[in-house]
Parts: sequence; structure tokens; C-alpha cells
Amino acid sequence: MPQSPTPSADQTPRRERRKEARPGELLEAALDVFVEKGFAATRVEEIAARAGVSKGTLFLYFSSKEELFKAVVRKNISGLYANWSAEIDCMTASSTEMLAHAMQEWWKHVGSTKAGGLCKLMAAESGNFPELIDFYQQEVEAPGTALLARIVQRGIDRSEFRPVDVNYAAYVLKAPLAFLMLHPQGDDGIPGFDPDRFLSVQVDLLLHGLAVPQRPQDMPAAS
Amino acid sequence: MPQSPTPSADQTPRRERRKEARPGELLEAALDVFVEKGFAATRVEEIAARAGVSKGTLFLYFSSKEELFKAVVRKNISGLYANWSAEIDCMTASSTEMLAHAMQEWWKHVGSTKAGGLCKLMAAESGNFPELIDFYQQEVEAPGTALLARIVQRGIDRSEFRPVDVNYAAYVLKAPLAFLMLHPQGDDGIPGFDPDRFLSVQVDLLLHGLAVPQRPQDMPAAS
Amino acid sequence: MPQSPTPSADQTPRRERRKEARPGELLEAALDVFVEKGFAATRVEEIAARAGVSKGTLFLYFSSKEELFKAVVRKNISGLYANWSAEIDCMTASSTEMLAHAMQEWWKHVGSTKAGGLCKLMAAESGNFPELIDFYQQEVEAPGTALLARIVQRGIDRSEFRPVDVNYAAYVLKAPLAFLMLHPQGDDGIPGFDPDRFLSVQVDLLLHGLAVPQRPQDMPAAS
Amino acid sequence: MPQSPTPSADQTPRRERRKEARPGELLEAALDVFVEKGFAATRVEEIAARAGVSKGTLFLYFSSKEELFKAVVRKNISGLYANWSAEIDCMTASSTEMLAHAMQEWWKHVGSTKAGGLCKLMAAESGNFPELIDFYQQEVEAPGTALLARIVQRGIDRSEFRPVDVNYAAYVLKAPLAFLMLHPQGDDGIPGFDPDRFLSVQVDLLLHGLAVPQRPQDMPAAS
DNA sequence: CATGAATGAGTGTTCATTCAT
DNA sequence: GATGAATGAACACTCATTCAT
Repeated sequence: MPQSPTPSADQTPRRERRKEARPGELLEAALDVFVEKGFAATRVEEIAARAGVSKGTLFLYFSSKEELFKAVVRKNISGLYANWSAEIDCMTASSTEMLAHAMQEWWKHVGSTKAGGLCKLMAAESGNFPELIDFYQQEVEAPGTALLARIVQRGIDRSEFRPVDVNYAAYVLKAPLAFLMLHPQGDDGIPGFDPDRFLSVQVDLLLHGLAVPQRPQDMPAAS
Repeated sequence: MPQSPTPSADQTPRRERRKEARPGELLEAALDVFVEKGFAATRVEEIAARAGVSKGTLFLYFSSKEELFKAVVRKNISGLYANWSAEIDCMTASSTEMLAHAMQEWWKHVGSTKAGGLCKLMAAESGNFPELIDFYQQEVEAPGTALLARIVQRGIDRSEFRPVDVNYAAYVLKAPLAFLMLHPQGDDGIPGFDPDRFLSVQVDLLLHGLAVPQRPQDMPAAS
Repeated sequence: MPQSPTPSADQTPRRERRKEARPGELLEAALDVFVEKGFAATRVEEIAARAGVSKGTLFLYFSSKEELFKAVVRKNISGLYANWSAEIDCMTASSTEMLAHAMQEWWKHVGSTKAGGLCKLMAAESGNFPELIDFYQQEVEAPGTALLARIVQRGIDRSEFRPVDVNYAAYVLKAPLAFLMLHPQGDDGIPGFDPDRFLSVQVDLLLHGLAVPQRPQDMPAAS
Repeated sequence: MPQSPTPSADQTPRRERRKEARPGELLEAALDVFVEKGFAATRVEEIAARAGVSKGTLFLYFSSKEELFKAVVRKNISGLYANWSAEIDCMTASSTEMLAHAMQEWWKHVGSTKAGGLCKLMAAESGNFPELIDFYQQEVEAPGTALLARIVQRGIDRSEFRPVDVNYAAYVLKAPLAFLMLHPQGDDGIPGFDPDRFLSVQVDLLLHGLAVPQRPQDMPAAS
């Protein structure tokens, strides 16, 4: 005990400890309210209240409602792509497995969580808030598409996949995720609908097609 | 009820006809503006102006902005799939063609139109209209899924398709349509993204799969 | 009965009559409050309250606090210069009399009235609200200077005045008016100070100089 | 007593000296910011920052923004004219030169400095500080007027000036200074306006008049 | 004494809703 | 019925002031 004679676990004074925790608490509250109400319909005062602070305090940490929203997106979505991209590089699995894995991971960590609500939000309120949509496009949509395109390209390079337009393939792969995200889950959802089952079927179909193979015959290797 | 039982050309004097037409004109204007701006960002004054009436008059027919929105949804979404189902029954094309046709038709007549915009809105601002969500589920989602499921079942029955879970297959087929609807088109959209091209790739992938057939044999190149 | 049987003086309905009076009432109230409190310290709500309307109504007629202020300036100052300039053109008095007249008129109709407070305001809050000061410069200062410069030029042309730099002379002439305006009048003012007397002395000095003429001798006509 | 026990150079430890210097540093910073921004537009936080202390510390020394402003006025305006009066008494120049000198000096040492800015502020926002107005009248306006009046009286006594009402003449002389002070200098000012030139023209006019001498006779051109 | 995190009343502005005409 | 002038409750954001540390 170098310093104070009563060295409890709480060395930092309460005020200071709170200061460091504030942004995180606000970000969490903001995520909840934005997802619940949408961007336009969210009142900053409610976010502040849920974080247990006053309106003024919120603006101490985030300079505007829009900045706060961006911070929420960065914290909950943007960062994930960086990790995933790195993860891809050191995987040895087949590209098929990789694709299935990537989609399942996205659903588990984004789509099925509150972060998924953010994506829904952006799609909905895109018309207004043009600055926000640009940000979202760059920070979320583009990296996501790029990640999937990279896996598809890898599959093509390794002759696992047919040669297709990788960008459109990436969009196709994203579609079911968007679909999943859009649909209300839980009580309001389609009764008996199981997201994981849906993803399995989706991956099976995308990889093997719906059509019955037409009498498998010789096929020249993809040029 | 727009179709009165006595559909004469012009019996009612013009003044009165306008009076009876008012709600319809307002609903039409409201559809336009809501789709363009979103619910929160829409000003009732603009709707009134587009319908050629004063703000006060709007409130004569709809007790609030929210009621007006509900009326718009009810008018435009209900019965969306009524005719289509019948059309299916008398088609003789292959199930593959049917599927491609159905998806393209949906995009052409719903997804890319104002009705599509309404669906986007519903998804987006559903949080604020919990009562509408069931309605939307029953009137739009369920029939759409059923329609696709029927085609898939037909394909399986005729040995055109592999036997798969028809409901999940239907969801899978709806996914790209939802994706398409969600994404902003025109200037705000992804540069270089072509919805029709996207649908082609999608249909190709869903029917033939992404994976190279396991036991590569001779097969004529798909024309 | 097209012509109602009780044709009182009030043919226009009360609501409508008010509508036409509103801008004037608001402008009057705004003049009072702006002069009393300064631009920044004035709350639009107080202006509205003094005009007997709600805050919202004010914005029905003026799109912002700044626009309202500009309108006040236009109504109370800008317009006067146009009249004066025309008046000048048809006067036959000597340039000396004209100058004295112009300055007295300005003091009577602007400087000594609430409008004078506006000028004081502009000088004070010039640092902030750069848009406002540009407007004021163009709308008030420039025309005022131009008017005085014109009279001085006329005097020079008619050999009534010595040839001097007319623009600086105009500034010199404006100086005492600015001085007058700046000084609190009434109870707070300098005891025994009489603005009219001040102007007389000023005009006398500016025209004849303070210095004793040095033995009047031959002097070549101004080239 | 060469090393007096009290007025040493630096007996107090640095910490404490800072403590005692605080109010002065704050007043200096406040002067700067108030003059730059005006009272309403000044943020106490900026004053504190410029003084190198925290916002809270400022309130330790001044109970409110308003009190701080008053203190600034009292510190910077009082005694403005104390020395000048003595200086006048021992000058031997002509009264004409004295007047020109006095006005130029005032502009150089007061009008164009921060103190001048304070006067502008006082005039502008006086409405919000009624108690300061008497103070300003006694400490600034009155002594300034008296000083000029004394010079004019001297000129009359020495037959340099025409006999005029000395008090009003003093006001007339102050007018251009007030005018100068009021007008924004630098970039915001009237383009091409030169304060020194303005003062020259002013002095020339006030001393020799604008009007051509009535009985034009030979007179050497003013050098 | 000094700090700076926290506050909350206050600001200009918007817009759904009302109601006298 | 139809109008549109009027309303006032919100809203995002600011900043003088307080007070726990």
C-alpha cells in the first residue's frame, strides 16, 4: 500500500471512474433507443436519461446526435469487419465452409443482435440524412461486400467455385442476411421460422443450386 | 369503396364528385410523400398541398398523421398477391422459368414501385406502429411466401428441383427481393449496381449453385 | 341578400384584418425589444408576446430572428434615404442650408427615435453576426454617406464650399450624428445637454471653422 | 533602508503570487474577450482558458459573468484622463496644435485600443447595465469633455479661436472620435477608410470651416 | 484552493393540430 | 364543408453556474 491508508479496490474517485465509463454507457443507451425508435424519432434526452445523465452531459461526449449515431455504428459494426478480414487470412478451411462460417458469424454477432437493428434503420431512413448514409455505405456496406467478394474470389482461384462476377455474388450472399435482419424475430416473427435453419438451406441452395443436375456429363474446366 | 355499384360515367355534379374523391386523392398524395421522405420526415402540409387541398381539410378526413399512414398502408398493400396466384395455375412453363418470371415480375410491379417503398417503410418504422406489423405479416409476407413455395413444390413434384424444404426455399427466394428493395436506387445507390443483373446472377446461383459439381463430367455449357 | 343588411365599417372578418396587421405589429414590437435589449439578448418569444401572438406566429411572417431584424431596419431606416434623396433634388436652398436641414431631419426622424437605437445596436454587435453587418453597411451606412457626399459635392460645384474630399467630408458630417445617437438621452443623459443646440454649434463650426479668419485677403478661386 | 522589509522584488513564493495575481489575469483576459465578442457572445469558459485557469476558478473570484464585466469596466476605464490634464498645462504650442495633438493622442492611446472597445461595448449594451451608465458618464465622458473644453477656452482667451460655447465645442470635437471608435476597423471596416486621414480632414474642417469665406480676398493658399 | 464533470434552464425553430371564419 | 391563421408542445443544442473530488 504505497499510498492511502485505506487502499480499497476503488482507487479512482467515483467522479473520475464515471467519466471514463460515460461514453460507453451513452453508446449502449443510444444503441437501444436508436434501434427502438429510429434515428429521427429518437430524442437525445431519452438516450441521456437511459444512461442516467442529463442532456447536457451527452453533448459533453458527443458533439451532435449524428456524431453519436456514427459512434454507435463504429462501435457495434465497423470494428467487426477488421477482425473478420484478418481471421479469413489464416483460415485453411474450404471456401464453402468459409462462406457458411462468415454468414453464420455475421448473423450471430450482428444480424441477430441490436446491431442488426442499426442496419435496418439505415435502410429505412436513407432518404433523409444523406451524410449518414454516405458514412454507412463506406463504413459498413462496402467492407461487408468486400469481405464476401474476397472469399468468393478465393473459391474461384482454388477451383472450388464456378467463375462468376464476384461483386454480384457478394450481393447475392448478402441478400439473405438482409432478409433475415428485416424480419421481426421473437413473438412478432413468422411462427416456426428458424434463422439458423434458414441460413443452412440458403447456403445449400447457393452452393449446389435448386435445379436437379442435368445428367452430369463432361464439362470443360472453367476457362 | 372506389367501385360503386352504379359505375355510370358522370352522374354526380363535379363539386360533389370532388368531395367524394378527396380521401382517395389524399391517400395517393400521402403514398408519394411517405415513400419519398419516410414517416417522421413527412410533413402533412406537403401531402395536403400535393392533393390540392389545405392542411385543415386533411384533418377533416384523417384524424391524425398516424391514421393517415395506416390508411395508406391498408389501401396499397392489401390484396397485393390476389391475382398472381391464379395466374400461376394456368402457366405451362418450366418451374425454373416460372421462378425467374415470378421474381422479375415482383420486382417490376412491386419492389421497384411505390408499393415497394411502403414495404421498406413498414420494415423501418415498424417499431412505432406495432399494430400494423401483424397486418403486414398476413397481407404481404405470408401470401408472398406461399406463392413462391407453391412454385417450388410444383418443381419438386415435376422432378425439376431437388427435394428441399419448400418454405425455407421460399424465404431464400424472397431474400434477394428484400435486399433489392432495401437498397437505395438511382443516384444514392451503389454505383454500377444493376438490379436486373443482380436478379439474373441470383437466379443463376439459386438454380445451379455456386459450387463446381463434385464429380465433374461432360456437360454442355449453359447457354 | 348579397349585400348583407348590416353593412358596418368592419367588412373584413376579424381574423383576416389581423392577418394584414400582424407583420406591422410584430415589426413594431421587434423594434422596441431589439433597441431595449440588443440583438443577441433579445428573445423572439418576447417580441411575439409584446405583439400579442405566440412564438410560432412570428415565424409565420419572418423566417428567422435575423430576417426579422433586417425587416425592422428596412422599415425604420432604409426607406427614409430614398425619400430624402428625392427631396434633395428639388430643393433650391443653399448647400449650407441643405446640410443643416439634412442633419436636423436625420436627427428628428432617426437619431432621436427608436430607430436610432438600431444604429447603436449595429455598432455594438458588429463583431458577431457578420451577415447582419454587411446588410447594415449596404442598406444604411452607404446610402447615408452617399447622400451627404452628394450635398457636399453640390456645394463645391456651386463654389459654396472649399474643394475637399467629399467622402471624408461626409464621414465628418456623420460623426456628430453618431455621437448624438450614442449618448443616452433623457434622465440618463448629460444634464443640460440640448441635442438641437449641439447640432447648431456643430454646423456652425463645420461651416465656418473654429479658427479666427486670418486677416481676410485675396484668395484665388478654387481651381 | 535599501532592502526595505516590505516592498521587495519577490518575497512571496511563486504559488502564492499566482494566487494573488489571478484576479488581475482574469480581468485582462476578460477585457480581451469582451471587446472581441461583446458581452452576450462571450463565453466565460474562453476567458478562463485565456487566463490559464479552469472555469470553476473564475467563479471563485467573480460571482457571475455580469460582475466580472463590471469589474473589467471599473478597472480599465477609471482614471483614463488623470495624467493628460497635467500635460496640457505645461504645453506651449498653439491651441490649434494642441487640439490636433489631443485628438490624435486620444485615438492612438484610447480609441484604437482595447479601452476604446470597452467604450463601444458600454454604449451598446448599456441597456443591460443601467447601474454602470452613471459611472461611465462620470469617469469617462465628463473628464474627456472637460479636457477639450479647457483647450478651446485657452484658444479663445488667446484670441486664436472665435468665441463659441466651449462645452458644445468640446462635444463637437468628441464627435469624430466617437464616430471613429464606433466603426469596425480592419477587414470589417469601410474599405479604403483611413482613420488618420479622417482625423486630418476633420481637424482641418473644424478649424477652418467648410464654407468659402464670404468676402473672398487675397489670401495665401494654406500650406 | 482548484478543478472540470455535470447540470438544466433557456434558445431559435418546426410542425401536427385546432378553430374562427 | 373548407380554409389557413394561429397555436404550443417539441426538439437539438448551448452555456452560466454548481459541487464533489
